[in-house]
Amino acid sequence: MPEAKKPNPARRNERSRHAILDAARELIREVGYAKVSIEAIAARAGVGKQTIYRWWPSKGAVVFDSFLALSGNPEEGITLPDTGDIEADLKLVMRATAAEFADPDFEAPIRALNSEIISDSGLAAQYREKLARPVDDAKKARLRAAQQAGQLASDADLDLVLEVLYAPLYQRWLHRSGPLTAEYADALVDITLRAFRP
Amino acid sequence: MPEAKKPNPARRNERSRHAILDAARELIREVGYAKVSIEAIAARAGVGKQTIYRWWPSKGAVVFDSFLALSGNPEEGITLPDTGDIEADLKLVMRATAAEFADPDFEAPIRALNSEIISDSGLAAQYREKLARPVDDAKKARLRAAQQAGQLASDADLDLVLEVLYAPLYQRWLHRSGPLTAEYADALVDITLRAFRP
Amino acid sequence: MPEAKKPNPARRNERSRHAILDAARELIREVGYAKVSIEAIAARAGVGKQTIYRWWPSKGAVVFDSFLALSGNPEEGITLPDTGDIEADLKLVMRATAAEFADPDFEAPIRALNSEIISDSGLAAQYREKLARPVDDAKKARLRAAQQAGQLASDADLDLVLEVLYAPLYQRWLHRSGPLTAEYADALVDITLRAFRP
Amino acid sequence: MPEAKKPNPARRNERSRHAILDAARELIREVGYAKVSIEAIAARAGVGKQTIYRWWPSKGAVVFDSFLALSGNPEEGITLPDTGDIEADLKLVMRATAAEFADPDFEAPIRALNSEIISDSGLAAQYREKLARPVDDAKKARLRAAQQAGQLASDADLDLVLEVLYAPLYQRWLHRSGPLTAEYADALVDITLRAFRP
DNA sequence: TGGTAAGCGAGACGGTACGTCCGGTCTTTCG
DNA sequence: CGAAAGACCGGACGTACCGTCTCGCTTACCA
Repeated sequence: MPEAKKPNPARRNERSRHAILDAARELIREVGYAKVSIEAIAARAGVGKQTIYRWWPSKGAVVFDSFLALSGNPEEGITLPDTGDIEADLKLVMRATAAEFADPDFEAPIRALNSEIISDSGLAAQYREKLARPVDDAKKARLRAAQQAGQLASDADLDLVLEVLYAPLYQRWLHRSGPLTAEYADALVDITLRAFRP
Repeated sequence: MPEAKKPNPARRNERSRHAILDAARELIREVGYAKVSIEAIAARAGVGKQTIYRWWPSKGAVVFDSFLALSGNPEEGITLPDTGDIEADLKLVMRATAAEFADPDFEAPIRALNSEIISDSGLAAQYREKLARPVDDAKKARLRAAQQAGQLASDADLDLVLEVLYAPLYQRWLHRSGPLTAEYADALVDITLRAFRP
Repeated sequence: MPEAKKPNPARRNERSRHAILDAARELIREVGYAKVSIEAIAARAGVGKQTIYRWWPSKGAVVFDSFLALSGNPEEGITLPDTGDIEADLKLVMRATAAEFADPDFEAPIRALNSEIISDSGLAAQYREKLARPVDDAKKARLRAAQQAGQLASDADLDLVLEVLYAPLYQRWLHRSGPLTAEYADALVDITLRAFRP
Repeated sequence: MPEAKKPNPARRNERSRHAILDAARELIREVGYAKVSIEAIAARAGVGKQTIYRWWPSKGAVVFDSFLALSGNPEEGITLPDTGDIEADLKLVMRATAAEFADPDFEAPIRALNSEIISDSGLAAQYREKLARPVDDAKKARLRAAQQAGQLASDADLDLVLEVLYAPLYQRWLHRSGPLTAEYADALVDITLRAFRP
């Protein structure tokens, strides 16, 4: 077996790792994902190219990791507000999500991330596992509470509920096919609750 | 005023245009969007690179046009089946859509198209106008008929209905977050009709 | 016989011909011979490229013709001064030649011409015939007079005399291997006269 | 200060350097200087284009270096024959020079070199220093011996002697204005010795 | 505690593609 | 029918990065 050489993670230089992820994030913001090159990341980070190739298989992977690092490592799960009023709580969250998507500062990097995810199934899996899952779990926890409170059909598939709730917003943002207003966020909550009411 | 030089479209060589779009489509199928180069398209089409740069601003634009050309030019609008039963009709269409997305032959090119659209707002606009709109119009026509038949709330925003119906499927495909089965298609129709019933 | 198509010179547009030669001369002065392109000449002259290709076989030929046109057409021969004192007369001419070579305005075009002549034997022949010959004939006429006056060996090969007289100056200029001063010009005359004295 | 990036010569790959110079020489011989492209040199040498651009500023510089490499590096000076008879010795050398110029194998490359030298003063300086100087020094050494033997005027400027001796031959070759025969070589020696005799 | 092997910065290398320029040919339109 | 305009195929330009490959140098582990 040829068996690719594996570098020893114990010896990894944490200083370099950070510099690389920081440089990646900065460059994406400054010039856009498509124009970021590994050479530029290495130069900006003051690092040899080989150090990047040693630890990451592709530009996408570096960028992805830079997102992971950014989102902190929420070892303990996130929790959504629970006032007992599922409609109010969801509208709060949905409006926040819509606002985040509309924020031009988040625009470029999130588009970069999505672009990479579409065509790289490995990164897509990582994305689901590391970035989407924790958030989705928190949302599902809140929905489960609503089910128990009789505000949602008890047999509703919560993954499906999440999709109906978020996918329209996501698609509208991705295709720039309409404005992401608070009213729109509210409308999606209303529709979802109507579709899945007990 | 810098005023870019404009080539004269009247003198355009239709033979070359076709060869380029054909070559683009072939290459995407053969090696995948990311690995297609303008150089390769020109070589395959038996065309000078300048002839591509003269008429298209980017690789994405060429690829996009090759899709447009493929989808024919449905001068006259498309029409969806109308048996009078909106649920049955929608399930038919949704199952077909799910099947299309699941078809590995369509996989690569559609992902390429979406990847390009996400980060190029100009192409996104063209996409909405030239590819999405005609199809959406046909769908909305069918929904409107359902409204008149009292199968759908008469005040429902049809754009929103379409989003709730299709976006979950689209997102699931994009993120590969679940299987695109006929059951799933049916479920989306059921949910949408419940959400927007009169 | 395939017999290349020959355009009919009678129909040639004199206005275009002039514009082309003028444009060529201007561009050589402005950007240097090597960077002049046929496209640029055509654009500057307000002429189609084909009009250049129709009448000239190469860029070198155009440039050469632009020199010919510049040097006027001395239908009637040139004459050198003849004071009876061959030494004085030659020194006058040689100093003028040295000064001309040293003039930075003449530098670029003459180097361009020579560069072209070196590697294109056709142009070299034209150069000898059209540009060098008339001048050389005038010089030889003066030398012949000196022979008859007993100031030069009567059996001297006048072509050789010219070479001994001018070639060192020419080579020094071409290779930039030394200054082209009046003293140097004088020295060459002295040496030549000594070598070929009766 | 813009300060161009300097590659580190210590890291230079000698194998590539040789391959490039060899390829350049071969291609000049095969297709002629004007038609040699850097791309072709790189391809023939099995080298990336950047490796050429990293170490040479222009095609001319590569070609020039390939000449330098060819002429070996005569660390120790060259010496001309010295039989005590300056006329015989010079005729021997001049005939050899004439023969070399007339050799069609040397024709193309030497013309290429001269063409490049004319319009690039940097290369001209290198030419004088690296190629012409060593040879000229050897010639001047022989002439100096002749001066001490009383065969040449003791106050003769040896640079000038060399010019009178060689420039006519050089010009005749450059302009193809006459045959380069042994008789012509002899005549130039005779004339020069007469001009500079004590 | 000194030797040695890994990771590291630097950057040269063989390559591929970029987007531009121009060479020479061909076609369309006008006078 | 010559000429202007300019699109076309082709090929080279010089640049940017790719991913791989040495080079010393520093650093951490083991003997």
